[in-house]
Amino acid sequence: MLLQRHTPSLRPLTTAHLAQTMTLLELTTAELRQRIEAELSSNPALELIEETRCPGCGRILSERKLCPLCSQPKFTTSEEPIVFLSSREDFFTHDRALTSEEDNSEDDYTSSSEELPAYVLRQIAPELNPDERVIAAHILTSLNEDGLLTITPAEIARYHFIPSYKVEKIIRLIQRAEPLGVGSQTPQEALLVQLEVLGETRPVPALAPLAIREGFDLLSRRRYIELGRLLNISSTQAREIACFIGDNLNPYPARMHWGENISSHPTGSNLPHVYYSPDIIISRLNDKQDTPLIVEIALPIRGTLRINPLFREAIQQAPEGKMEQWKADMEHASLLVKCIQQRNHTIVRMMQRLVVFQRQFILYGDEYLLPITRAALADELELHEATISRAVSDKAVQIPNGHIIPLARFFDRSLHIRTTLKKLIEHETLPLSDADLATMLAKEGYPVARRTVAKYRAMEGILPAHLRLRPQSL
DNA sequence: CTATGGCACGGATT
DNA sequence: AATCCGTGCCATAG
Repeated sequence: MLLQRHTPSLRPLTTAHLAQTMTLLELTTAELRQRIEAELSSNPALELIEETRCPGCGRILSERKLCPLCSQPKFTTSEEPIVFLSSREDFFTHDRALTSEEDNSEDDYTSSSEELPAYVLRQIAPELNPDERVIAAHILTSLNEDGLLTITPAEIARYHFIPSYKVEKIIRLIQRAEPLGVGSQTPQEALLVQLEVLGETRPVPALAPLAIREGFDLLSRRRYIELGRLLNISSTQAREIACFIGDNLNPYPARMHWGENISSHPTGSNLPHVYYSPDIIISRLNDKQDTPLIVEIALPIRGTLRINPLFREAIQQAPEGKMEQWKADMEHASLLVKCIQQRNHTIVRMMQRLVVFQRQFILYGDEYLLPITRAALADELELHEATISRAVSDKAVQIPNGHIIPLARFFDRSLHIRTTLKKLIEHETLPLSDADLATMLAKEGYPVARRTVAKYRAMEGILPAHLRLRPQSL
């Protein structure tokens, strides 16, 4: 509340200003960082002044303030989240790992808006010649959100007029990059690749590949008896194989990327465990029930950006021909600085409200997510809905349990219903039909159509009732 | 006959 | 204006 009032009013001055604020808003912090670095090296009017660390905790802050955490925490109520801009290590580790490695010789295809394709490409780029990189980029941008390939190698081959074995060769390379199995066409294929790589460092069940290849649908239906028959082993052994697969492999390579399981990184992997760097980190101040939440919003760069005062003075005596240019640079720089401030301001305000509203969700999980639309939030904050949309898009948030989730999940309209549905099915004694589940959900206060239950089930990867035996296993 | 998945329509959301 | 989502209707599998 107070924060907002005291912030100097950042009124949009020109349409250019407005337009740029908009575009900056939808950038990820990492993307914005690149953008600023580029500007910094090309524009002499822009200057980066040394970082200001909080004397208390060492966090790097936007302004010469004491970090809100260290300035005498007098917070007693959970109503007030502590929101501030900071740039601690977590915000940087990720892309340092990437940028330090290879050059970034303006390959236009690496600047895709998604991080996953770029991430993978960086890993394999050294092994490819320029032509192959184009193919690889094509493949990587054709992945769905699970990290599976949505088109066939033949299509790519045809598009580039090359034999398809070349495409397949590149795909094989991609599959062996992190996340393992990415770029496969089917879940099976992904599993097989993972199995293969895993097998190089430690023993794996000999029959596992066969189980995946031949008995994949039995596997996913948990039909262990039939699976056992197929493989000529007992159902117990079949179950063991299934467990191994479930514990160590992931049919949707990209999903691991979004947090969920921090525990299951393959042993011996020297790759960073944080795949997507968060734009925002939410943590709790203490372990008490009513602990205030701490929201740290990533600054795109360390230190503070400003117009170089020397440049400002020098402009008076600019050489004849340069005057125009210098003035333009000044304009440009100050615009950028203002826009970044505005971007931060918007995100701060948004998170401030959002964290209060979704507190239960942040602390206790999916089940407590309250449905809210971007439009409603925009209304409360007196911002345009498009603004919120942009601010939300592509951002990642780290929540107190360590998972990194897309900010968009805060606006998921049905997550809470889906999780209660999952619970219902987990606790069921005998398989319930979709219709049954629909009535049960209605009793819980979620009136949804039978057809919708089916869809939620599918989203959660739960099988239909008649394929669901329910003895044990986790 | 019942339980599900597919297709497609309309309204909400972005 | 484009997209997403819940739902109803219908075909199909069990």
